[in-house]
Amino acid sequence: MTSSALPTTTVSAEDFAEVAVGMRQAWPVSDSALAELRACLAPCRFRKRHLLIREGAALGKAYFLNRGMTRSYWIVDGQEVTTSFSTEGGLVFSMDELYYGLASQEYVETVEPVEAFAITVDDLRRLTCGNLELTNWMRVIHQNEYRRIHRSHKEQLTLPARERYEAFAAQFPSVCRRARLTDIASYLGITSSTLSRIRAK
Amino acid sequence: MTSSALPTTTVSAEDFAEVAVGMRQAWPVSDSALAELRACLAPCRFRKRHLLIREGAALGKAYFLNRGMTRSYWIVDGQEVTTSFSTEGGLVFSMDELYYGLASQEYVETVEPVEAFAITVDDLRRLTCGNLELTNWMRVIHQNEYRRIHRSHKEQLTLPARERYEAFAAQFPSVCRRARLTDIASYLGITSSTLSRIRAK
DNA sequence: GTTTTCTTTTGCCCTATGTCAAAAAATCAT
DNA sequence: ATGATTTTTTGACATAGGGCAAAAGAAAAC
Repeated sequence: MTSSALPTTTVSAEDFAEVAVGMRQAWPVSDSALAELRACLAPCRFRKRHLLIREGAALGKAYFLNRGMTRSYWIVDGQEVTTSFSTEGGLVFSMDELYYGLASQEYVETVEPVEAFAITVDDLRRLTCGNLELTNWMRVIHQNEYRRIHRSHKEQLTLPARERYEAFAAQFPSVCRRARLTDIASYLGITSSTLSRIRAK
Repeated sequence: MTSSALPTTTVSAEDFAEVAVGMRQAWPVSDSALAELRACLAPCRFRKRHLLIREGAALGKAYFLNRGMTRSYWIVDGQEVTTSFSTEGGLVFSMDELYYGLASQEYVETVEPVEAFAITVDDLRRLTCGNLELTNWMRVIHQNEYRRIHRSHKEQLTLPARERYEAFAAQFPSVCRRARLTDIASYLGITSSTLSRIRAK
């Protein structure tokens, strides 16, 4: 074990259990690989509207979400453009930081109070590039993200605003209830006025 | 070595050299891993407008492109929606087939005469899930695709048609010259009439 | 080289959605 | 609770880009 930073409080196997179950839905990871990962985690909490990742910075952390929701967005000439939401069981990280050693291009903020396990991107990179099981697990994470955005992009190209919203609401009912109208609108590529009118029926 | 099908004609190290160079741009793969991969390849050629992958079918092959270009698309109520182009050095495959054992949801057709190395999806899956170097290499392939579509989606949400076209032309000048106007238009989510007018300046 | 087929261009009109702004409602802080 | 702030709703108007169809041009087939 060569954990490089963080763990001040250790995460118990019990606390980690839920994360483990979630991970195994993506790829069968052995107990020993999970134990290695667990040793690198530190529990943490954040209030609503806290920035976990910010553009132009390399904060060097990633988060396994246990409770709460986050939102990733770009700022494109002053406008926030929401690109994804993550909820319980999700892994929040900046690909730029994790793989390219760059500052993030996106922001990630908590939309609700969040409970999570933090890991340094160095540890996460070491584990997910050096261990076959975890490398495969991480590949599945990327695959899933790819499929989500691929689908979303397809819908963007083929469906009118109302149907995009309906598809979103059907696929992510929980997110749809918990997120602000404004953020959902920017995720769908429409204005909040339009989404408000759509919802008004 | 447990190659499962295909190789009637073996691919020589010389013929494979170009592919190897391309692969190493994504991830440092050792000679031995590359040799294992090479043993599973079969050279092949296709005329223009040949369907390499078709919706609802599991043809069971993936292709390393040496020469020529392909186009991936969905058919959404009768309309073709182009989702990507692949050129020399690219790997063409259906994620549904490769990882989910499903029939493909997309079509991939050759846009030009194509020279490629074919591999069965079974071999590709075995190699890219079972060998740490190749698993990492494949993860980078997914990452890159993810970033492309992420960017493209962002542009879809923030730029007007003309600027999307300009960004596309700047990022993929070769594709922009080689692909039909119609296909580029559908990739950008605009009609061919609109793209024609944009080009007319 | 002619004919056929496929692709691009162009014109005209139309609608989904954007823009801007102000009022109403909800949420937050004290 | 009460006022301050943020978010959502609603209205009036503007426009980018779609739909359709015909003509022009290019490529493929014979």
